[in-house]
Amino acid sequence: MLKAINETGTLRQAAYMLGITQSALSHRLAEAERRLGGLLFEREGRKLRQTSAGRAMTQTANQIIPALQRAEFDFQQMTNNEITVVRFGVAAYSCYHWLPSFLKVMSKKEPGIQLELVASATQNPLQNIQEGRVDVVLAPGHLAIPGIDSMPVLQDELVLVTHSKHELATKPFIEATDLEGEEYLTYSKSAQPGFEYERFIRPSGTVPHLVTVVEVTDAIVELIAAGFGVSILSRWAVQSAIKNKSVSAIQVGKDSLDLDWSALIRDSEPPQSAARVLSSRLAEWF
Amino acid sequence: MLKAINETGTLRQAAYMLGITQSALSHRLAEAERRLGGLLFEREGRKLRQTSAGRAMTQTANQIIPALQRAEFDFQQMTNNEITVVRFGVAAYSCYHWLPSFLKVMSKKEPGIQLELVASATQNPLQNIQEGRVDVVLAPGHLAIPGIDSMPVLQDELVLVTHSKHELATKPFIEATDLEGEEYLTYSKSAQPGFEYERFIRPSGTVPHLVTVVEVTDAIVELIAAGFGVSILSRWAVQSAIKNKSVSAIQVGKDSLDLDWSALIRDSEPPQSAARVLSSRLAEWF
DNA sequence: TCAATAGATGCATACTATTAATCAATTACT
DNA sequence: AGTAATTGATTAATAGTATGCATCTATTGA
Repeated sequence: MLKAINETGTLRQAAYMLGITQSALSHRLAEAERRLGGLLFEREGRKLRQTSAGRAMTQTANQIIPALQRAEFDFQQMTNNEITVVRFGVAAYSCYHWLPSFLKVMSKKEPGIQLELVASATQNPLQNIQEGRVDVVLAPGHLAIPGIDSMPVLQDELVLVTHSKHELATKPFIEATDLEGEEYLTYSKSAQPGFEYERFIRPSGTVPHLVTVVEVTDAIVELIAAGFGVSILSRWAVQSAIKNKSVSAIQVGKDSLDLDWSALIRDSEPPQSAARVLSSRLAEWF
Repeated sequence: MLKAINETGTLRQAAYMLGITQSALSHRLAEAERRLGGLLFEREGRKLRQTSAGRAMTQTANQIIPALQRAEFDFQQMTNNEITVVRFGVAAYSCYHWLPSFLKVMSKKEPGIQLELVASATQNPLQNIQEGRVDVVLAPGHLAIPGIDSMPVLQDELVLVTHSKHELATKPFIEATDLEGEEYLTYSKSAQPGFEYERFIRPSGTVPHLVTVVEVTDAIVELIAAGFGVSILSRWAVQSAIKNKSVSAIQVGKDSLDLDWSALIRDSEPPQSAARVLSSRLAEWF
């Protein structure tokens, strides 16, 4: 309405442009000015001239209307082409270096599924799932939780990650006592079920002399590659760093420590939902 | 509506939050989904769960509604506090180094007037004024144009601007022939009434050996200060560069060339309009 | 199994938007 | 200067839409 009046200069022509009568447009303008509590146009004789407040409102309208049109168009695209957005997170680890490769695979095999990363799922995976803020979480362990389905994705092992020239790098495996005197990097001090602290460090009674929390798991790997500290991480999280020999991975304990990862989804998800499809694809990919 | 339903989880509570009945909200949601041609929420038993398309629409709504609220608030501020936006330009010269000082003065003396710079006024000042895209233009000359009022702002003179160590800098005044062999910088090749080309260079029959167009007048001054070329500009445009001795200004012609500047405004502007106030303030300031 | 609660639906009514007819003021034309 | 054309504004009638009431069916919790 504002744009039409401004462009045509008269209510008559603007009304014609909008497909209504001049009288209807006059009523609309008057009602809009009543609701806003001020004039959008000053009346000069028979001419309408925008007030500066009216001009600002028109500028806002010129931004908002296209945004609404895009939103409607996108809505129709998503609905008609069955594009589903699945919100995804990784529990415990802020570890995403693998995501571009995985997204590439997803783009080819499941073009109707888009992923949206939810970083807060790292700290509060179960709560985020239950409260509907995230649809799929890649999490360690194979937990039996009411209301949540757990689909196996990967059987992995926990490994000690060191600099490639670290003295521990040559050992076939490490004991907990080997960590004494080491600077130990961890992504979280709060011990979680299935993880290295509960299963390996704590039972030995030994304590690394310095524990540093680095929340971004990928950053831990980079620090180690640079010679700062060691950490125990799931092998899949450091696979590419191992391959390009920037770090070494040493078995933890004589018998090694295995760690399974699964995809957590709400059990109310329909059988063929995008969340379940994503979980299957994760299992395939790892 | 989308946010309320999402936050509360039930139509009943969302309706309560919105101040309508559950039935009204159910109708609203159904009508919105009918208009959009798809579902905003999937129905799972008695539960409503956002579709991914519905979630995207909610995100857009969460951006747009605050923007609308700000626009309404700003409208009320502008209307009730009588803040008027005046669109302003400078004809011929892209020359704005003086604006921050001027804006500071305006902010103190006329807090109800805001300036908005319209750069396109430089090239097409009269058309921009007549077509209502700019309210005030500072322009050379004192033109009698139908529909446009011309208020005197400044009596100035055209000066030759050179590097401070340029050989012409010691002369009391220059003749047109002095420009032979010089690289001449101009902001526009299209000769305009009142300007140096029509009044000084063309009548002499001489031509600078090289003419370069540099559209930004402030840039011309900087080039000259760096030793590249000369130009003839209105003194006010180089006043500060003269003061800090980065350029020299030499009188043009034995009798000098005066150039008046005026503020052009539509003659339909009311007597005490913000545009006329701005024009008065310009005259005071220069 | 039953009661409570959810969303959906049909219908009546309140409310709002539009149009027709007309008015007063302005502007263009003769 | 007078007149015709055009403008925006206004009143009243009517068409269209939004809301609430009553009730329904389905689901879920006790």
